[in-house]
Amino acid sequence: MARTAVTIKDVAREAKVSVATVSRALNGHDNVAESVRQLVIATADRLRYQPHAAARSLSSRRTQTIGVVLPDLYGEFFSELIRGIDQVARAHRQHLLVSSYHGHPEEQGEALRAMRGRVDGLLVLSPYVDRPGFLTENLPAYLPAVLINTHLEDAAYPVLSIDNYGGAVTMTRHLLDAGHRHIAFIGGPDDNFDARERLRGFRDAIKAGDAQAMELPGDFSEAKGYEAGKQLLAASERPHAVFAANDMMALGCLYAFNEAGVQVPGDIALAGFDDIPLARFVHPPLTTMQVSIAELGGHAMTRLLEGIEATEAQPATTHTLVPELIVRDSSARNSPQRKR
Amino acid sequence: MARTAVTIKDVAREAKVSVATVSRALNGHDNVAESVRQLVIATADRLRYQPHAAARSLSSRRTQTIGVVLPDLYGEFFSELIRGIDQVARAHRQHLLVSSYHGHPEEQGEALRAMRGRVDGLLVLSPYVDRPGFLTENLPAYLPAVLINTHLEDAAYPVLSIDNYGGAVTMTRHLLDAGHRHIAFIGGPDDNFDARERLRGFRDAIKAGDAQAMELPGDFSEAKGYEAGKQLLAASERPHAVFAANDMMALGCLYAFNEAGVQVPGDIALAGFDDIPLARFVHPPLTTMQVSIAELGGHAMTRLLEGIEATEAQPATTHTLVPELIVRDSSARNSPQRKR
DNA sequence: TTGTAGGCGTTATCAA
DNA sequence: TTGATAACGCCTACAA
Repeated sequence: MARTAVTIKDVAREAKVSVATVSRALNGHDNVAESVRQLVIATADRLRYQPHAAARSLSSRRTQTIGVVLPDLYGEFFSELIRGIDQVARAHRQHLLVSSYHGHPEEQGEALRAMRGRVDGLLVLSPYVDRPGFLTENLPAYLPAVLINTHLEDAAYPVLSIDNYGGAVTMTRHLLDAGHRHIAFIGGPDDNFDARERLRGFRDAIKAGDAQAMELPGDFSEAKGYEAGKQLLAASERPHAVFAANDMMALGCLYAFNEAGVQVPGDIALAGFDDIPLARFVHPPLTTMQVSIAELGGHAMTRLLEGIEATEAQPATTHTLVPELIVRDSSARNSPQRKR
Repeated sequence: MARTAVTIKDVAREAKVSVATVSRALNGHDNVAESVRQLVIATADRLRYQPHAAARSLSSRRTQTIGVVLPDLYGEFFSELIRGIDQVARAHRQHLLVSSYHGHPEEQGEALRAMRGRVDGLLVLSPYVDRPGFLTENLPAYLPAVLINTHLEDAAYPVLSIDNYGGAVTMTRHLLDAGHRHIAFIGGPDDNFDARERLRGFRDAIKAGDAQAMELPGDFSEAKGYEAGKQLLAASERPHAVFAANDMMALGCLYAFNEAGVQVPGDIALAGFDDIPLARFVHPPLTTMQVSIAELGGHAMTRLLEGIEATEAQPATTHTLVPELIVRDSSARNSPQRKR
């Protein structure tokens, strides 16, 4: 049990060939005598030789690693996203270096810069607005990158995002169609682009439907949703339905309603956005806009790998995933239909 | 926007000093004239120089990266664990290379071996039994490692785990104390060590309490819990309480009960294990054993960093976290007390 | 205080 | 088909 690792030199010495031959044999080059290849492979196996990734990267200029830079690691959205990314990464034998910057721009810039020599490409999620040029300035120019759910003024990178506006319109219409003429909206963080788009969709749909609206502030957290739920119950004029900008807040809100003995959807209808795995387990199951989060991550990864393989610069295409309305009991009109 | 990155040579040329001086200045060595240091730093900033991680790793023999090898990335357990690991990692400016092997031993071995030259240490979660010596054989001998929730016959590595046995005893006693004399247990996967320990705890507590038990197979998935729940309802002699080996199964079970109109805890009490974030949101909120998953990850990371810093081999200590009983409505006796 | 040069472990080029 | 040997980009003796 050596405290130090076996290097290519050890294998070469043991097999009585040069390191060049070992490298060639192990990397499947064809200019190696078959008998020699066999010997080298056997020797490497016996010594349990494993190439040193840093050395290999330095020489081959490939790390076989993708950097994933996220604002946070908390919650089902990110875990689903990483899972989707991982699936594609594994299929292409790529490693994943994950990094979270906790919403701090400086940390994000730092994380981005620290990727040099570690990764072959970058997957970045940066859902903030009000930072013109920040990203483009901090993204290493020599690294291919794909952005997820990110708002970019200049189309310098490929972007994958969700049709938040359209999704919010669809959901609001669904609630209107169910006969709710007074709908409350619990918003997301002010500086979050997705949240803004969802709010915009809500407003437009309300206006088009000539209904009554009520808007409460939120921050995408369950706690804030709970708070909003209590506020709603205390309001002088209780709305017929509540549309939360994401599922976590919808769940917090539901908790507040349950606690107060207010029936959903009997007394008040409820809907969210994202379709996190939990959404179908709560009681009643939550109506929501389904975003295939894992798929979103997988798509982004696939797109990035293409960009890495490509010899010349790829066009900065933008792709938008359309979320699907999933109607569950929380917004059912009369007899609740179960949909899992 | 150069397609190629700035190297230390560029900085040296620009600042009219040698690369050695640049290296020293940037790494905070004290044998550099202050004026020179200023110049170097200014030049590096201007050129947006960033050291090449692979090159630095190769010469310094440090990657500033920790490898995290998990069986899977799906679900709240893993996302919480990674979050806890990340917190400590960030505090120590370490990067995280995550890898999942999807339960396949070969892939696990491969993942472990591929870490050479990529990481300074390993955090491994390997909850399987029946693989004597597998891990110790596949873990690179030259890398410090800390195992999480892993059963090891030979104490070759530090292990951090949860007191599954004790937790199961506590929960079973809680149900017994509430007056339930006939308790069903929904088990976990056969090859999962945690699951076995929880079952063992359940059995011992039942025996000590001289109560009646019923055991159903499970696999930690919500779907299986749902199935078990339906089986329980169809049983000739319905138990007074159900203890599921983890929360996900308890939720599936709860879903089956809700669907059938069976009241929890009125008709039957229910409890789980893990205290995943969801547990408190379902209706009724779930009684469970709280395991601070993020804390578990954080502890492991801290321990690993100590091992890396240490010049000599560390003793392979074993640390066990004791889960805490969280009583919520799902097992309440009479008047339900809410606890969030 | 500074520069020169060797080494980290690979891969790749060029002769032989 | 093989073996020297020069990169790859950085760090760090050792000399100056």
